[in-house]
Amino acid sequence: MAAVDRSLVANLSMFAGLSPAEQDGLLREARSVRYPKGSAVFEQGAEADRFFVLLHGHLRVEKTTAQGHQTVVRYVSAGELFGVAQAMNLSHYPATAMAAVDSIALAWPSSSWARLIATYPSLAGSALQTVGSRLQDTQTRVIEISNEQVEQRVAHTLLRLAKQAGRKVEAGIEIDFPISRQDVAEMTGATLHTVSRILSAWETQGLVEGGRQRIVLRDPHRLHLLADGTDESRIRSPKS
Amino acid sequence: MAAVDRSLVANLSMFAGLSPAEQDGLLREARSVRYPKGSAVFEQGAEADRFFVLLHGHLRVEKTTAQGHQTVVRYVSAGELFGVAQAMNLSHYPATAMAAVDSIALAWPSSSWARLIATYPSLAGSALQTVGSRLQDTQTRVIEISNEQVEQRVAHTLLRLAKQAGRKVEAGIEIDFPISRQDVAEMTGATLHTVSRILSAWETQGLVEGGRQRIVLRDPHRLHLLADGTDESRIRSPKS
DNA sequence: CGGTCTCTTTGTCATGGCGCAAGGACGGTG
DNA sequence: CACCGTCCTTGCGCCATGACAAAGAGACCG
Repeated sequence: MAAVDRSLVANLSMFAGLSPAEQDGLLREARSVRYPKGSAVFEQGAEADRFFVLLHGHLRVEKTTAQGHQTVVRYVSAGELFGVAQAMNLSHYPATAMAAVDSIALAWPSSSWARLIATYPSLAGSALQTVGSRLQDTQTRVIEISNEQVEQRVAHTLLRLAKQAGRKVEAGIEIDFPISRQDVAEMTGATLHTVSRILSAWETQGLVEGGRQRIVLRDPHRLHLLADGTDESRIRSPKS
Repeated sequence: MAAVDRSLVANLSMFAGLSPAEQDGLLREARSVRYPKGSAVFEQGAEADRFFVLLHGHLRVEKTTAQGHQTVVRYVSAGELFGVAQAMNLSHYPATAMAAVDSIALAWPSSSWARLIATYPSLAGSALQTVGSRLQDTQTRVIEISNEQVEQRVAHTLLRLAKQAGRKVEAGIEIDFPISRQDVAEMTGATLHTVSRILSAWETQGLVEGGRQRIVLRDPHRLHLLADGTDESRIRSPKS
């Protein structure tokens, strides 16, 4: 059982507002687990027997429909609480979480959830806030898919990814984990082909720089204009 | 200050797991408010100073973007907790809640939230569950909009509305509040015109029965087939 | 270092549904 | 009971994007 030092987690929002002693108490019940790139932390439909905090790495959360359609629900970055299905009264995970890069997570048994929030009441608040902001994000996505062109949606999505997991490089901001055009397509509700075309066009214009499972934003400002439809280079009918 | 009898609320999920005495304690801090049809319970962007439980009626929750696009986020039915922005650490309401019919809600000051969940811990669980199921719904919507044709999405949406707020009538199941084609369009990410056309076609086939802000499902079973794409009468490429 | 797999690019074609534009109908109101 | 404000219906043309089809290009493996 890997012992986790308090200093590694003290600055995570989930541990904020807990005394060092409480942090230790919470940590004592957790197990630290390593997930190599490409492995699943949990799978859609499996019994929700644990909940997690990501210590290091990035996860892709995806959902597959009965018809076989896949959608990337979101990416989880270090520090985030995830897999809290049990807390929402779901007995099974509604999606699959895959390590996009080698990752490390802390895991608690779901069965302890009730007792833990009783002992550490701020936990409930953390969970509520996590789920709440996820709800906001998802609603934003609905609105974007409903009202925007594919190009704007891709711009919005890339900017959001850059904000969440951007790494500054000389050429601009690089998204800090491998992400394919297919992934972007699944996040925007478009097809791989359309996304590829859009990125190619942007690359020509110097807006982004691509590569195999790699995206670098070279001109975030111009992407913002595109995303908001403020770009004068195309004729749109924003309609009042 | 309207006194609310415990018997009115004892069966709501929010009050489940509380003793009668606790229920009374919680109720004592609430105010019961009447909202005539068409009035707003709260408005998007306003300070989130209260949270609510809907006692009677139906609310339409809608969000407007900076560009003026409107979207119906969902409908709230009696018994549901809503307006818990504060609990998710939002200081302002992210959407507007309008009474679709004359409605009554219980309101608590947001400032009491922290104290209330400390006193009645099951409240946090209720909120978490409410927000969680809302997240599930919204994600389902994203997936539908991404992968389905407008016709299927409208079918899914109507079936969901019927399940949530359907009233049995001789002709079938009627959605229990006024809802315009525009509303359905905003829920499905389609245009008023397309929705109108689809409903007209369905009416011809005896699937639904329309009217001004009125929708009755005459053949839920066939709608289910349509929604799942199991309908043989059209050629689709569901793709593996 | 050749083979293979996955990811990406690009071309062509078909079409769902949106934009636009009237017109009609229902229901509330003075 | 006539008027007016909403809400609903319907026709037409176009275009962004999806479907289909290949072919190129890194990356990993033995």
